[in-house]
Amino acid sequence: MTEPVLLWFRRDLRLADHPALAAAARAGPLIPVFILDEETLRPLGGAARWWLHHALASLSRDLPLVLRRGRAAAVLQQLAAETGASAIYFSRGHEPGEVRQEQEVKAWAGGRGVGLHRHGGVLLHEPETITTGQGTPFKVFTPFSRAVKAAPPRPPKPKAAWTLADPQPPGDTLAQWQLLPARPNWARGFASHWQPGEAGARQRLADFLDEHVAAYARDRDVPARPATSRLSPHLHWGEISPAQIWSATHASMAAAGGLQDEGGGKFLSELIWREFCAHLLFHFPHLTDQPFRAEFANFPWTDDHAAMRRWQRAETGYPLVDAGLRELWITGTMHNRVRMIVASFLVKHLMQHWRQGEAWFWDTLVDADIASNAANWQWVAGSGADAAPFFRIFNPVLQGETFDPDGAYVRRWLPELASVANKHVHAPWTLPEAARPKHYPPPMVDHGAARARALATFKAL
DNA sequence: TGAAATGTTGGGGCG
DNA sequence: ACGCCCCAACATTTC
Repeated sequence: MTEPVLLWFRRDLRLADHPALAAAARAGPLIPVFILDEETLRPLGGAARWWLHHALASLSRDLPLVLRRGRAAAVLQQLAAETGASAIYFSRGHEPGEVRQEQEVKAWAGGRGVGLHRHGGVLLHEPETITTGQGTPFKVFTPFSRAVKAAPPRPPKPKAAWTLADPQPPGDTLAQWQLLPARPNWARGFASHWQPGEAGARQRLADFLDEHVAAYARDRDVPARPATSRLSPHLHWGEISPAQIWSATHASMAAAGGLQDEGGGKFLSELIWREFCAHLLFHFPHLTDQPFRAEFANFPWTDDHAAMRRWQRAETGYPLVDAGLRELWITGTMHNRVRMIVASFLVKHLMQHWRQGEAWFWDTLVDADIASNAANWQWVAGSGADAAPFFRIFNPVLQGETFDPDGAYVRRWLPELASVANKHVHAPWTLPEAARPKHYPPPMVDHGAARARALATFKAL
């Protein structure tokens, strides 16, 4: 009888195109385990916990999971002792905490005859394989993107067949982990927007490629339209692999005979942005807490709790900003263009440290991702790699008029603006006082003044 | 994957 | 017919 092997699930909660699962299944009967490790890893935000609950529930309908909680290295050591497992199979992670987990696992497994088998699949390419001519990591997106497009992608593989070990070791129940919010159940609205799990991810990709990719280049910046893929939370938890998306998108473009080339290319470019963020964080682990550009180390951020609170509660008085923050609270996501605008507003109009915004997004986004979150907040703040220059300050009114010209997006999330005419819907304070919506606040800062203050602060740096 | 200020150009009104 | 001015439209520069 072959010894069982541990299959350690991490952010790879799928069965198809799973190299570690395929290798483990060839090696012996499986003991699939998921470890809730909030000691080595950053504790999850609320929205991510909701997602994880449903993703684990979905995966365990097809493959029973042993659920354990604690420090990954200690849990795996304990499980190996309990079960006599001879090897551990897992997908490589690239966040600082995931790297630490792997170092700790390696440290005890090394001399004890337990084989460690680390596989790819989380990214399109491992961070060591995409480098500049000098062999250094890329810090600029465009040449990084060129290098990714030139590298042969790993072809996705179908689901492997496996055998389960019998018996399986005991584990927690999902309910014991209490990942779902209660009192109040602020995630009440999430279920109508999302279907966590591998099947939901596959469905989302198929819908996007069938219905939306052709118009993606044109419509992706219009937040009222359902033009984006909404795959990010599925990608974050590995319910679908970037290789699957890459391959399916190319296949779809080929089948469409050129009609989807522009949209497909833009979409793949967004997938490469995700890859870029992950590579950046891997090579520069301090991206999460230090400005990538050192000159920002002494930037005089203000620490205004009241302003932060108004921003979080969607009471800034700028409709596009408030609509985005309200969409975030209600659905656990926010349209990408609106993310840039609310982030710019927090960092530049309110002068709050980008890490405060990052923390809010971490807690409220179902797609919260350490690499994308840190890299993109730094991008907006101007302190990041290949970042937007600091003086690029979004005007929420102009952005609204350009990308939400009929106000459909702001009215969807701010019903108090329902009866405001298009001409004023992005700037209700321009209405005569008597005609202004009763339950919507005036702007908390004047755009011109806030812009001037941010520019003066930056200049003094 | 900006916005605002400043510069340039060219058509049209007008004396 | 001509010069002058205004100003929209577009381009460039600056923040």
